[in-house]
Amino acid sequence: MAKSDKRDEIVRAALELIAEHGFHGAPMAMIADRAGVGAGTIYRYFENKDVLINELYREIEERIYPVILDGYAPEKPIRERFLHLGTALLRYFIENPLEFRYVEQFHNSPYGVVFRRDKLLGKREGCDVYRELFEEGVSRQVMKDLPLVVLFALSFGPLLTVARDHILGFVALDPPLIARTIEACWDGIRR
Amino acid sequence: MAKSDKRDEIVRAALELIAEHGFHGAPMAMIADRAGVGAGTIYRYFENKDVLINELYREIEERIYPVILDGYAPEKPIRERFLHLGTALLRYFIENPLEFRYVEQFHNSPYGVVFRRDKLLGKREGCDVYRELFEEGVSRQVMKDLPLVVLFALSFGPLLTVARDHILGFVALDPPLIARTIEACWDGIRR
DNA sequence: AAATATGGAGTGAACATTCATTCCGTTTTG
DNA sequence: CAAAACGGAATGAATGTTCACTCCATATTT
Repeated sequence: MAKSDKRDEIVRAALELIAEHGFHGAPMAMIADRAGVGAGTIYRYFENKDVLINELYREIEERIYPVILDGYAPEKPIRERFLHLGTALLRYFIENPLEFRYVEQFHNSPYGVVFRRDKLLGKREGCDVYRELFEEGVSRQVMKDLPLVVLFALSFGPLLTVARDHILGFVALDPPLIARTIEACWDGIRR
Repeated sequence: MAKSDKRDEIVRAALELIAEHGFHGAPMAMIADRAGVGAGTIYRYFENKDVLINELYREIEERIYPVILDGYAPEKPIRERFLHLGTALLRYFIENPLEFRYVEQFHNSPYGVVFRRDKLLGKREGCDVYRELFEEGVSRQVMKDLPLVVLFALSFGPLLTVARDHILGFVALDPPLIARTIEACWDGIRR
């Protein structure tokens, strides 16, 4: 196995196990095992478990970005752009349940709080497309005049909840239902 | 200290520590310590940590219920009832950040998934007021004709997100902003 | 004084991490 | 060109720590 393969295997194994069993249900030994690698080998690639966890999150985020932006047209009306971004994100999560579960675990942990704080304080790149869209929506009076954080909550709150419910099998989201859900989100934030 | 006092102290200490540091950041010894009680004493009241965690959740839920239902009038229009329930819940969480953080931790853990499944399958008492309201809303064509789970997501998703953001200090929710947020949720689900 | 409750040291299991050793592809030497 | 030497990647047993839970000597209640 080539060097980079090992790293990839470790990351993949960590994603699978943590997504399924949470951070504390995925001991390093188990990750090593599933990656087909010695326990010590992980530490050749990642300083410690924390670093592995954060690195994995970063990688997932980077995978999501291009998918969401694919077909995004900044010249279209705000409503259409919102529907595009919402649908793309929800679809991505539904099609990649492991990554979704991982991201969720991450956000609902001490890692996530630090991350969130950094992001809101502008220390991070990232959800700039969303932020820009919301800022434009508010200033053009297409969206309600609410704090950005609230607009985020009204959009991502339902989206993440519904993705989880789908993945856990509590509802079966098909394309038309996805579309209607995102439109309902839009009704929540539009003027 | 009287017998029941000890139990209360244990529950209180567990709530504080778990809400702040998560399940794994709150060892039994630490809980005992903060409760001013010996480590072994906890096991006189709770069979093990799992039981303590579940019991605590149940107690929190029971505390929330009457508060939310206070002033709830089933004869009022659906919109008003929704605003009442939403506002009451959001207010409760904002005023009781420890309980909110605890509930969140709980829902985003293996405990929560089991719980959620039972609830949605109707094996639990609980969110019946919400369920009834949504069912009535749909059948009277006041709300969008979406699956219950999606309507739940559109309501509770933003609500919980915004409560977390407030508690973490990312936004300052005052009564008018709370009202506008819940109204925005309503816009999302109403026809 | 018997019965019951409590405290906290003790126990063993689980875990993240380390490090002496092995392994293997490459380079140097004869 | 074969053989020997080298270096760094990989390994997994060993280590030290943390934790949930137990147990029994002591304290409290009846």
